[in-house]
Amino acid sequence: MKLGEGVEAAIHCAATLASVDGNSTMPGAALAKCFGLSPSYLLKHLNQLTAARILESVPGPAGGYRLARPAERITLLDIVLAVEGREPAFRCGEIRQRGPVKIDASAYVKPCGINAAMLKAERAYRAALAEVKLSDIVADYAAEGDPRAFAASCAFVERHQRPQKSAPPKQI
Amino acid sequence: MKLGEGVEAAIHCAATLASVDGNSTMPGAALAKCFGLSPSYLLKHLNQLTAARILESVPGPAGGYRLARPAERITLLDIVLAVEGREPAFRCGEIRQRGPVKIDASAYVKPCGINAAMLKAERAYRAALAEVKLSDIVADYAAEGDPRAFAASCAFVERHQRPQKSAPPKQI
DNA sequence: CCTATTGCAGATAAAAAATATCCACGATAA
DNA sequence: TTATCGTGGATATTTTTTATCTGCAATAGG
Repeated sequence: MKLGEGVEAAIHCAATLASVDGNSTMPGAALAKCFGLSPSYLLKHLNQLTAARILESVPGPAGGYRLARPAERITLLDIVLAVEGREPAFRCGEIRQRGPVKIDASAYVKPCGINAAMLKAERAYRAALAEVKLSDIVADYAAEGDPRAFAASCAFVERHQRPQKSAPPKQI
Repeated sequence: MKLGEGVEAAIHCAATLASVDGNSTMPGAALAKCFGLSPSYLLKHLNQLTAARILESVPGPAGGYRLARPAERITLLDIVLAVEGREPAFRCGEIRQRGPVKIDASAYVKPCGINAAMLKAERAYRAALAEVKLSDIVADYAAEGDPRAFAASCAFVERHQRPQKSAPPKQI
């Protein structure tokens, strides 16, 4: 079981965007530089976040990304599912009916018990992720993290964020 | 997030081995045929289970695999960790200190809050898997599954299991 | 209107991992 | 002695992940 690196990048970027002012945006290139990531590849992930309506994007100069809704209503699960996809980690291939033991298809209408157990565990995983809000991550970072690192991060955001003419994101 | 196909194979094989009599064994080739899997590749996974002391192997003709301990003391977590490895799905690359925001290393002694949240969720996942015993899987299969499929599976085991001269596995 | 900057989509390439096969070896039951 | 089995290593094949590049549309600012 393995999560792609994109997940870490996506969460850090979202947490960073949580501290931009109002309706300002931050360019993807700045986010990439902030974490030493490949810009072209990070854009792929930011795009997935945009498609999932976790981020909003503004084109043009002075454009960039911002959160599509307040950090209180974005969970780690939202981000993980957006980047990794919504399919469960365990995919039942129904190998129980792939050998010579196979019987009539009517014998396999009930879902495989193994699959059920694996999916139940994954629900527990997702439930735990759903309990963590992006605002929790940011608050923890501000409270528990080193003040110097926090200050440096804020300064970076301050330096790269860009105010917008257009309307701020609707608080649905 | 994705689990390899080996996990499904390993669980099914372990469940099958749970119904061989006493100290008898079942050859890997028979298990592979049972589920229509590539024999040479399945052996890799059976090997991982053996290394993890979930299975025992007996060489020579009339040899094969059997459970290393009763199915009541084998959990899905044991099997998943044996096949997928014990490392967590989320690996923190500490990208927070890979950009220009980076400060002195002393600012990063505390573990990353994102990492902590992801690992906590994974503990929930593993805890859920640890609650399911192989004996539960087998019992569920016998009770809930189609009787025809169960009978066919038992017949297959009956046909391929081989009694042993050597001592039965120690019940540690 | 013009230009520079930005996000977006798609094609493509490079690297890594999962999947699969094969062979030589030691063990052992018959 | 022989045939069957698991083990370990080497290797090939396929898929996934990671990464880059190019052309395009949108738009702020002059």
